[in-house]
Amino acid sequence: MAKGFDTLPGFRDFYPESCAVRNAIFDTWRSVAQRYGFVEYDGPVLEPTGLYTRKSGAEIVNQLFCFTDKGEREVALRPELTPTLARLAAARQREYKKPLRWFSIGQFFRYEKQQKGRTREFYQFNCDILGETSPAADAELIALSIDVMRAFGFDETHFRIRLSDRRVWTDFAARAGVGEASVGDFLQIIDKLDRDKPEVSAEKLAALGIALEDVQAFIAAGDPQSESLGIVRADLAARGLERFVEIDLGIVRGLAYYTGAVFEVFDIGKGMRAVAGGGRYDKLVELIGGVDMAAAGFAMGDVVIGDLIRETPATAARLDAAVAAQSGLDLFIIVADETKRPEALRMVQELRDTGFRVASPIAPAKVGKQFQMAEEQRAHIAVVIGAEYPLVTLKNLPLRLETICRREDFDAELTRLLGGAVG
RNA sequence: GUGGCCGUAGCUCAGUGGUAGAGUCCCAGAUUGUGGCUCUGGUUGUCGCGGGUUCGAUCCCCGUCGGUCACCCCA
Repeated sequence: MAKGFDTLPGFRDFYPESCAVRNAIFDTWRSVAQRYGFVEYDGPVLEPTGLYTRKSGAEIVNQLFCFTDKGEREVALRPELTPTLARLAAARQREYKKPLRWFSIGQFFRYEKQQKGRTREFYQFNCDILGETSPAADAELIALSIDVMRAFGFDETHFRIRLSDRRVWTDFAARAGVGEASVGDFLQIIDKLDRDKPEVSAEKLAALGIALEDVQAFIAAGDPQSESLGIVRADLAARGLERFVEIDLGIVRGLAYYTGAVFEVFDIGKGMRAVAGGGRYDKLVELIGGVDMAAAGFAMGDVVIGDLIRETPATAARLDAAVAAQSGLDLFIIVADETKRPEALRMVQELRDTGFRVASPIAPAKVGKQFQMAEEQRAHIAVVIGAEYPLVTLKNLPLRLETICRREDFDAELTRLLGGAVG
């Protein structure tokens, strides 16, 4: 690597092996979302910087890939999809019946120092329900996230949904006499409860007139008597999914825009960062697009889920199987006699037109070498075209069984071979 | 932004104050019409970069860049 260019820090190359893994993850995301009747959308990768600073404050710029374009516009590579979604939904909200059930798979960028589970570029699966205030929408999203995990092969021994509701804490703050302006600070303290030392948390809470013991007791009680949480839990219980969910009032999520239920997906035993997270954000569409529309959603990145899949034997095997199913050849045409190459090419073309996955050596090679190629590309059947043409040889590579037939009988013979193998 | 560890062949890594090795991968042959094995042969390194100490540095020292893990943050 003396010369040339490396990938930028935190960016990844996707060679065929890892690209196949990535696509298998995408396939799972997409199929589960579609199973829930969600429709796919996407937006620009580059947006006005203001779209992101508007809701979160200017300090967010530090973690943005942003620059001034040739038209003197301040632009940023998207760090998340929700603001874009809010704009889209607001702009054409009259064209779609509510509630909207939308999902997206796209690439995002955050200028952060990379570490395990976090890169500067990543793919994210976003699912949102807009125009529905009922907690049933939150439950639907949580169920979707659970089913995505199950589709990867995880079960209740591998992960848990930690569910909370910000209103539980905003009510708590109101009862404690915390001013409107300080509620955000209060939520930040709760969010950091597990990470900060108790003395630090106690000191911060004292500034708001709250005792740490009261907060701890409230969390320990575990049953916040929240109407919306009760509905969500009952909904999930009716689906038979309650075993995946636990109430954890320590979940607040860092984002300022959440207004109600919030949840995160955590692995059990590996101690990774959250696999997915989301919640209700009923004011954001109004803020971005000027249209009052309730909304809730969650996102799952490809990095943490990818790590978790690879580090869990059952899901790793499942992923490998999915990748294998997407690759490989039906047929490999061996050109044993170069003078018959035109006949071989004709056959390759016809088989491809039929829809088979077919490859053949581009350059002349020894027959043994060609069989190796067929093997490496995991072809099911090798076809030898040689001097004896129009007699052709078909060989089932996994079974090492060889048959010979005339060219005009090839289709029938192939059907017979595939039929026997496929069942 | 802060700190720990790391940086030697495409990959995984050994190694020594006297300008470097193994395995693997890749390529070719054994095997000029039959495949995952085996055997043989072969290519590649400015030992991350810059400076310092030294007769001499891949090795010691400083800096820097990159990687990794943790903290901060996490949309």
